[in-house]
Amino acid sequence: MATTTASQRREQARADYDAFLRACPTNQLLGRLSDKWVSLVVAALAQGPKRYSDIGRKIAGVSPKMLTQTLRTLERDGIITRTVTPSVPVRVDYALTPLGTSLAALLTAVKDWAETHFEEVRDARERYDAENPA
Amino acid sequence: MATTTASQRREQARADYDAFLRACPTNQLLGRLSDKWVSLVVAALAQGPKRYSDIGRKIAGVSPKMLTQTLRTLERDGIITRTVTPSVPVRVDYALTPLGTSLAALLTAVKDWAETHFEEVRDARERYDAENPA
DNA sequence: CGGGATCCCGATAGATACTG
DNA sequence: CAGTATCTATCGGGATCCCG
Repeated sequence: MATTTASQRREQARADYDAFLRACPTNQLLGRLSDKWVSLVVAALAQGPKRYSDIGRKIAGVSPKMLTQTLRTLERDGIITRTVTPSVPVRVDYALTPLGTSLAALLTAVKDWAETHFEEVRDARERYDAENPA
Repeated sequence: MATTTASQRREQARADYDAFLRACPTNQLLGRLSDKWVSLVVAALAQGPKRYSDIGRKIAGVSPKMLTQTLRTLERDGIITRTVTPSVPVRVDYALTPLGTSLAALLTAVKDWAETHFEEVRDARERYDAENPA
């Protein structure tokens, strides 16, 4: 009894922690931004509304599945709007909402940080790699 | 001939695109932040230097492997420092570098955005889910 | 205490093929 | 044109064991 191993305790801790993280807005947002395609789609639409295949062409390496999936979640979160024009053939336009625009601004802030400090990171890596031979 | 199928073209496109993305600082940073534990570690260390197991306790759901892995990449990128005190038993302290502190500031900006707009996102989701029955 | 090495599993990105 | 459905391969993440 009391075979409370470290992993068991950690498992319990993770359960609590996961619940906490899921409730945390910041973490949810980070999860969104982390999604490989989200930032690219937002960046593409920041230049103006686009059609489905225009986005696909702009991003150039995405499969239809991932593009649709990404667009759906962004639509659900109120980041973009989806407008269907029932012509022949069908025409679907995507555009940023005001919320999406403010997200794009945040993305720009991240971009600025990355560009500002990129050299520091690069130098740090070279130093680290030099000191730690494989 | 000219059996250039859509998937083949996309494959080529992805090769180019991947190279482009890897060279893009912004994307690299997003890749870092996207890492589930990075933001948590940075946040933990933002309150001051900590020992390995202190961080582990603070984060509470992380496995030793992921913690070490996360700390290593952050050290390599010059975000944190690792200080070994060869006492018995060994003591290892981690702390944010100036670069790490500025990253923490960026993280705060993200956090602010998330908290500011969280309700909008929540409302948008509820609306979407109501309009799109499973 | 701090961490490396190894095996394993579930999630998920992506290819392919089909539909309205 | 704008998707959807299915299947598969990959891989991050975790458990476990062991070393300095």
